[in-house]
Amino acid sequence: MVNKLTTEEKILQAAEQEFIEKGLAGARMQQIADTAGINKALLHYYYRSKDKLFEIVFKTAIQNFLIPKLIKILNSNNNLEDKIKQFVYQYIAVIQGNMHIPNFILYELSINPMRIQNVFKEVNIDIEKFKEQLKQEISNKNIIEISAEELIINIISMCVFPFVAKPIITAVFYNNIEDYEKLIENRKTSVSNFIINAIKLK
Amino acid sequence: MVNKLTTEEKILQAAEQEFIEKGLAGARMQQIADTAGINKALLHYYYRSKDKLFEIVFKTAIQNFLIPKLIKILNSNNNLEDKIKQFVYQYIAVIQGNMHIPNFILYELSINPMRIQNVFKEVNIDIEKFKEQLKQEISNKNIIEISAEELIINIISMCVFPFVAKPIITAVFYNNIEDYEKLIENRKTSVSNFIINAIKLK
DNA sequence: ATTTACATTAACCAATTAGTTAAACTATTT
DNA sequence: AAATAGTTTAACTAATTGGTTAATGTAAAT
Repeated sequence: MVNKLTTEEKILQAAEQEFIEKGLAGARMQQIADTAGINKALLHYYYRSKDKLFEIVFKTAIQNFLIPKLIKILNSNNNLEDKIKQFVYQYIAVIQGNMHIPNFILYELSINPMRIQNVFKEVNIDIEKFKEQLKQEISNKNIIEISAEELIINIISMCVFPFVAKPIITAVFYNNIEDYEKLIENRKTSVSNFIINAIKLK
Repeated sequence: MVNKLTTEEKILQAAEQEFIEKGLAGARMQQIADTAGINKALLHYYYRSKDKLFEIVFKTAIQNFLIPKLIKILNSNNNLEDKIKQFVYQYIAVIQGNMHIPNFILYELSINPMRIQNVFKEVNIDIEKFKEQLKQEISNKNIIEISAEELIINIISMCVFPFVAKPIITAVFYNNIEDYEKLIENRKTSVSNFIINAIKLK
């Protein structure tokens, strides 16, 4: 098992950690260098500036957040209920493993929304098939009338927000971290049930 | 109409703007002083340090975000549907008027979750009445089984997240800001309809 | 009017920051 | 082996930052 990262890779790893933890404004190049175990001048040798280094880390983070394979779920041939269940389950599971990334991305985008444009040249977000399916379900009177966009926004809202708002939710509703974590674990299924019931015609 | 703010008030206004726009790490005391039209030394004279100034701004922001009158709606004598409609409508309207505050609060809390404890000593969040009402509705077989906490989390998720994720939503789903704003305006009613349908038994 | 209290100023300070530089080191090519 | 290319280092730089200080100005109390 080869354990030898290149200097560039060491820098990227350390930078990701520091930027996600402290944000662009709070991150320090010397800290990144210390974490990577290298001399700070190398950061500029390889990446030229703090902002350029940040852009690379940010782009990688946001591409992972959008997660092409979740788009794949939406566009698969499965029925709508299964899709929603899979999407919710997997999305929550992925964020569980990267709990600080949503806050990082959403905040840095709120500070500088233009950053998203560099990313979108390279990510293909095409949900036409899902849209068609939804239209069909509506037309067949199987579900309420709702746009694909709004349904996805609702789903993502309920998947992501409890992570983004963890300190508030923990402080307001739960006395300890274990209850919070139980809530999150349950939401892998409760969110999809909620959504499926929400779109059901009654 | 008296237009004369005290120096303290000028500082607080300028600080709020700068902290919300740039965050604690990115905000600059000199900028706050410039915006307030005062000498920078006054920031320390009146508020002692950057962090103390931030704490005051932060506490005010988070108390407004939690909005006691929305708790009041939850605990009022209205029926459940009306409560949900009122809550959603008013919450979205309030955030529309302070669009950058959720990101600010959620991010700063993610960086330093302990900050919430100073706030919670002073805000009374008591939703017992709402909980009882929900229990009754469940017991009467009027709605699905769901905890008050989880219902509120779902509601807040769908109210807040589209603001927090504005740049992503705009870039992915809408070509222009007008469509995004139309979406938000519609959600004052579409979110509550979605929620009400979601908890409705078949 | 004088004294005391409070508010404000301009200059200053030590530490930190992102970035630069020239020399030294290591790897590759001739 | 020498020359060239690429990598790394330690020291340095100018600017910025949060905070301090002593003097001055203003308001309030005596």
